Amino acid sequence: MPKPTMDDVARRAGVSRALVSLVMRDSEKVSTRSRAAVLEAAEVLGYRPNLSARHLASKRTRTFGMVINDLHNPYFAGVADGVKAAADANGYRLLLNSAFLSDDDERTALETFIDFNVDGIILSGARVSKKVIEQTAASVPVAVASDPVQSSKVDTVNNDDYAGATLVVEHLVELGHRAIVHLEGDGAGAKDRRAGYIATMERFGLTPNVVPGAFTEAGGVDGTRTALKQDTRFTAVFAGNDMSALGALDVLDAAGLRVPEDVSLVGYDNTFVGALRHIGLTTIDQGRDRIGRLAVEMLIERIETGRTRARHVTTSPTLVVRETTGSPPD
Amino acid sequence: MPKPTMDDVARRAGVSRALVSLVMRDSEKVSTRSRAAVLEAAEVLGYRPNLSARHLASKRTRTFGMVINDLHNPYFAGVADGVKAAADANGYRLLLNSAFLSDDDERTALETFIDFNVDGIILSGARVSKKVIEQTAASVPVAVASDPVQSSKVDTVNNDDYAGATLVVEHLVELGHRAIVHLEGDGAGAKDRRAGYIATMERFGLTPNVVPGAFTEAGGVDGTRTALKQDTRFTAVFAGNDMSALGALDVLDAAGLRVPEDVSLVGYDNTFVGALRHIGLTTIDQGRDRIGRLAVEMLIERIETGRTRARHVTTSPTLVVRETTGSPPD
DNA sequence: GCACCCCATTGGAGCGCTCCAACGTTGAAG
DNA sequence: CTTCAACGTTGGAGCGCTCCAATGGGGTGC
Repeated sequence: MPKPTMDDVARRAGVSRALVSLVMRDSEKVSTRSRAAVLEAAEVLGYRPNLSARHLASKRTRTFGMVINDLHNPYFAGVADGVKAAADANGYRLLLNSAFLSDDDERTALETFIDFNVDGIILSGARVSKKVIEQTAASVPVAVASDPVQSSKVDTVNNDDYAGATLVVEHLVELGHRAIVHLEGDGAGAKDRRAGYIATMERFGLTPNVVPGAFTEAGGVDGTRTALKQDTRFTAVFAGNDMSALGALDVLDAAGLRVPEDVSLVGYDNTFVGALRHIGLTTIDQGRDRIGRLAVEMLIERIETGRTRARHVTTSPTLVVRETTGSPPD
Repeated sequence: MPKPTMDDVARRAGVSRALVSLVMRDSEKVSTRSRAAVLEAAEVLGYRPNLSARHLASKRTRTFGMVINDLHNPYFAGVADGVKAAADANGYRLLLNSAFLSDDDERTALETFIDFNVDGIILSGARVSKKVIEQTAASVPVAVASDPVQSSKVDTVNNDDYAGATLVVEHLVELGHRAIVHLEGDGAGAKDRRAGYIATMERFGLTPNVVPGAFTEAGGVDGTRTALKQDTRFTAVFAGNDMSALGALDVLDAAGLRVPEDVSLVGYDNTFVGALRHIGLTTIDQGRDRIGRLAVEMLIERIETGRTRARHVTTSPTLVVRETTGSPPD
């Protein structure tokens, strides 16, 4: 049995195809009688509008596409939750795709979305170049989440990482720490976290100590080892993100340093891993959900108002205190 | 500048629209000369075929849709990697969606895929009822990964959890354990893991001890507390999955029991969390990647051969030994 | 009772593509 | 030189829908 079409529904309801089309699009200029007849016929036949035909004729899909940088990183799942909620609230459907940690795959994902005629794209943690992003933005509105791309073509939503780093340092200083090391990250946000750390340390008259690293567990391991080899002693570690904090935890353990009795440790991102009781990491919450939500709202506003000038929004971080921070040893 | 269409390309290349269509579809019945002319014209105009129009006319999209149960669970990212690899290898594109832990959203995701005319759907960790799955399978081929749905309408790929549980018990017995508790899970796979555990325990002449729980950290906490309250002592815990193992770890810590010196601990799923050095969980790897790959291959085979009879495939688990298992105390 | 307007409803054109039957060319076979 | 098959190429029909101009059938006002 071939799928029923609009004509089938029209015939069964005793009306024209155009009328069925109006009903399917929730037009208000349809009499209650005909609407009921059409809906009934559609129900009986199990009719579902063919999206391809609809798009071909109308150019709109009421669907957003979201590209997730890395499916394995729990951070993005949180952003996706926000995107989903906002899309739902505004009557848009959502389609996802992953960059699978590859530039090529991310480009393919973007092309697929364009080919499927999505009305807008949310790019979470972009890998591709600014050029590719702008190229994409030429055919469909794009909002970039969690990546401070400076472009006049796309909207962006970012957490205020400078402020987040400030919160971390303030928390540690309040506990009595004065020797605080920062394990620098290597991706989006790393620069601002570093800058916020340095500025706040100086504000308190303390000497910043930045060690290079990466936003991975291995990066945390390397960075902490480097810090331990330095002459300067420290009583607290501010890791670039949660993953590198986990690496730091391991090295501190191995060095016989207890957390937080001997050394306090802070991460960044508030992923569920840090929240595990066995770990209990003090960290910064970026409000992932809110970031996703804002990205969608900007997209919708751009579509509905026809705005072309890019908007850049910043969200505020919050500190989540758990068991890895405490007073420094005497 | 409106998007160029096939007609524009045809005009510029000095050929007919039908010929352009053939070139775009890589037909071999086109002369090298015309092909070059068409490709050149397409390149210059920046032409991209309109998928909606293509689908409307051809009924095929060469795209698969994958529904992921829970974006937050790292297990599914692994399955997605396999799906992606197999889709790539066979020239199919991939579209993702999440069930966002809700039956309704999962249904919406399935409908969206049907509306976008995907050629097949991979359902990873289904939440919806068998009925909904079969309904979906009526309009498009469906393969279910990691969920032992018994249906004659859809293909399934599952890890042999019975065998996985057997591996766990054998490993522990080999180390010298005789009192092994199993924290039962509550989702897909739980039953088989329990059955494998019981059978293997009995094979070694040992008494099974199953404690109810759930596939979450909290489930592991509760289960372990229950086990500690029992009269029977144990020297090893076999948790239903990695998450519940993390909960168990926490309770054992709190009870002053060292892992693995006093109690050995085994998880299931080999998620990256268990792999963190700070945790080092011995666990079972289901071969997530392979599961995803097989699901896609079955889908393709079904599409290309027109097979209608469902196939059910099982993969073999492997044991991953890390630091949470060792010999029991004397 | 006539003119008018408003409303729900309709037929048709067209979105950009695929697919098919049919076409003209070419070259080998007889 | 004719015949025919093979090949590259073409126009047209049609996929299922949206959108628009046009239609007809009441009311309403005078």
